[in-house]
Amino acid sequence: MKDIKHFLRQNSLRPTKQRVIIASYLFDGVNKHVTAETLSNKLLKMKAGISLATIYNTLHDFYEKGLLKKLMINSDRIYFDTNTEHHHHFYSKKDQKLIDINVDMKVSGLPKPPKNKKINKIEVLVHLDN
Amino acid sequence: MKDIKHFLRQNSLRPTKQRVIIASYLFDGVNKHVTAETLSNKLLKMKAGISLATIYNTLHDFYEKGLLKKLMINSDRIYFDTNTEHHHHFYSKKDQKLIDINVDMKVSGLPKPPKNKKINKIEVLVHLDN
DNA sequence: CAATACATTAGAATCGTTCTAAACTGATAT
DNA sequence: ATATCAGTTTAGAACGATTCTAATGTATTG
Repeated sequence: MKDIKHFLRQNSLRPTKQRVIIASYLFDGVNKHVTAETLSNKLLKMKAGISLATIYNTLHDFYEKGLLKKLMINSDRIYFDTNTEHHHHFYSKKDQKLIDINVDMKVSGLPKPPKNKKINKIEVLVHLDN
Repeated sequence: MKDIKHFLRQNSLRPTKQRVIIASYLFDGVNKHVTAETLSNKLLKMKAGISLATIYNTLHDFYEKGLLKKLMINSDRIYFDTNTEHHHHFYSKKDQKLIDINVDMKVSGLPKPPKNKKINKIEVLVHLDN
């Protein structure tokens, strides 16, 4: 509790009631993949009614501070990942579920990037049966 | 022209005026990445005013028949790819541009998929500087 | 060439997300 | 403590991509 406030302050984020609740859920030590909607539902279950606008604001604030990663998985909605380390994912479209791949993977045979462009990062998405 | 109508019929698609125009643009031999909006703009420039609803319908019809691939690149809009072979991409967020990677790449070090799941396909997205 | 099943269309509806502007609250200085 | 003020929350409006609706049009079949 004290440490979450401290954690937010360390990241130049005022520890408001709402941000403390959201941060303590997101950063409880278990990596998560959330959308605004799934987070809102989870918070409702925890009896913390936080407006959708605040949820969007907070996810973006955390993202801006590098506390969350944005995932481009699906054109329907934006996914945020609490694991900001470079890593890859399994994705099950059927279950709309993401699973972290935390082992080291290598991609070989990569061609040269186009002129004047540098490779920033390589993202591997492993699609599971439908 | 004759062959495009034939091509559409072969794919159980009635060769309407609009579908012929869109197909002859999309499948002219040069692979393309389009969104409903970029396709609409291109068609307007070609003086072919086709309603947005038809563009969406047609893209989805072509997708259903396996003539287009859907790319999950970005949560803002849906990208369709005329290259339906298994391949990978460079992506420049800054330019909002995709570039095909047609060489063979290998991903090594992949962990086992979760129980009862099979790997369907592996997609590699190479992000270019910002 | 009539019948009909399928397509196209404008505009309305939908849905995720962002914006607005008014009310609120944490930090700071007094 | 308290007033001040910048930063935050919120409901609801607005937005933009996409889908739906239902009326009109057209390719196919007999």
